[in-house]
Amino acid sequence: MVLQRLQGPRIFVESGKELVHEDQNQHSAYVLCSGWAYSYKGLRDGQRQIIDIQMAGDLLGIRSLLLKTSDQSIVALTDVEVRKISTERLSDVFRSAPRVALALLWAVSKDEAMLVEHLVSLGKRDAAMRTVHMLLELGARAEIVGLGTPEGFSCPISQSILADSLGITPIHLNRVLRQLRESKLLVFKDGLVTFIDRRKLIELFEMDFAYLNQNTAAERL
Amino acid sequence: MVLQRLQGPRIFVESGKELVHEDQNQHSAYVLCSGWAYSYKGLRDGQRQIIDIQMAGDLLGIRSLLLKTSDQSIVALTDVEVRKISTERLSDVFRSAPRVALALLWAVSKDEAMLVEHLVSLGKRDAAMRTVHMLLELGARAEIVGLGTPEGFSCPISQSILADSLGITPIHLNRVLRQLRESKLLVFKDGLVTFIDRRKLIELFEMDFAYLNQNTAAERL
DNA sequence: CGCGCTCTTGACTAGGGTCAAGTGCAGTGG
DNA sequence: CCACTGCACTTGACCCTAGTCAAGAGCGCG
Repeated sequence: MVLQRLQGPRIFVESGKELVHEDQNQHSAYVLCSGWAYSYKGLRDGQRQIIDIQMAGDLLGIRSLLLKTSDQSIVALTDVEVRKISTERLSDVFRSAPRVALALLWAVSKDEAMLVEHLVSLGKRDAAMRTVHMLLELGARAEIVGLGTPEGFSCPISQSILADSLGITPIHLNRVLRQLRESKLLVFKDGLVTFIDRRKLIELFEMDFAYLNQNTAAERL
Repeated sequence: MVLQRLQGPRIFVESGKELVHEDQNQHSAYVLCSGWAYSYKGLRDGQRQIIDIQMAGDLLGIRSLLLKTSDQSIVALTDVEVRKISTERLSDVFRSAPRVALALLWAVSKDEAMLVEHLVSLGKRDAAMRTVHMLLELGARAEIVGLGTPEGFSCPISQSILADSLGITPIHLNRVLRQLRESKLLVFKDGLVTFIDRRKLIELFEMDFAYLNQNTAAERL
């Protein structure tokens, strides 16, 4: 834990509350200690696209740390515990602790790799592929931080939030989930994802999770 | 130009050649001095999703600089001139020149901001909106580096490449372009994009390009 | 008990994909 | 100079995935 000096005190945020709002240009980043959160971008017509979904160990808001326009909101999906990363004297820290700089750069890069994968999903995969990919990825990440097993994981996401992340309507997502359930591939019910036939899911959807590294950002830092 | 010491000699790459291939795990980044390039991810079924399109002044491959799995390819769209950024002794450089670390982090963040915008397009906008958004963004970026005016810019991209970037088929892109042409909004012909009614385009598609900063990455570094 | 969630399902519609054919070059070779 | 090939672009006809509209079910909560 190289980054101790950057971290502020624990902060608790209730489920549903916004940690960061689109318009505010106070740039703060957080380490997510427990719970789930998501970040999204709103469109003027009231729609929103969810950018990514984070769980314990992930960094929140690094993306817009250095940018003038922090145009994303971050919302707690469950009750959440975070620690603020003070960014005021980032250049001081970089000077005195170059390894922190490296770790931060690495964290941002990994974040971006996931974004790219998400982009490919939205661009080239159909609704079922996207859904399976997303759920398997979340499962793999949950497993890495000890929140899941190869058989499944607890997933506190509503269908409409998942749909907003996948770029499809909640209604269509529901249909897709039904098909997956009826084909005995996976079940998503009561906030619990169960992979019935994981092998088949992976080969059917040609998944590759090499971009998920075994280290979490928090461990690195 | 803080980053002089990181830059290698000029390299010239012909149009169509790959600078970086998906599988190679030699992680190199480049500054694009002149010409256009794009990076993409291939799927096993032969499809590809284009991640982003770069022009002079942009950084190529920073995304995967620190990652084990550099799973994207980078291809020259035109004849291209690049300078390699040596990444071997990145941590040495960070130690002796903290400002470089800051600049790199900033560059990656900006890269990611564009990715997010692209993600939103694929998730929530229809084909026409995506197309207009992409072309206006490319135009704005071209203008920043002196390659275009508010009236238009030279855009050496084939329709099929643009389509792969927008997540639609070339055929449908063609239809969309026809509509835009017939509505006297913009024309894309012979590698030249002309905005006929820029004001209308922007308001029609509710565009906001705040995330495009006036500084190019190369200038920063 | 009733309100407001999320989830579910059906019927219909439309945006965009697929298939297929054709045009207009630039390059090459006879 | 004129086929011949290949590539980027066009366009039309048809079809399917996913969106829209509408209604209902199950459930936690004041």
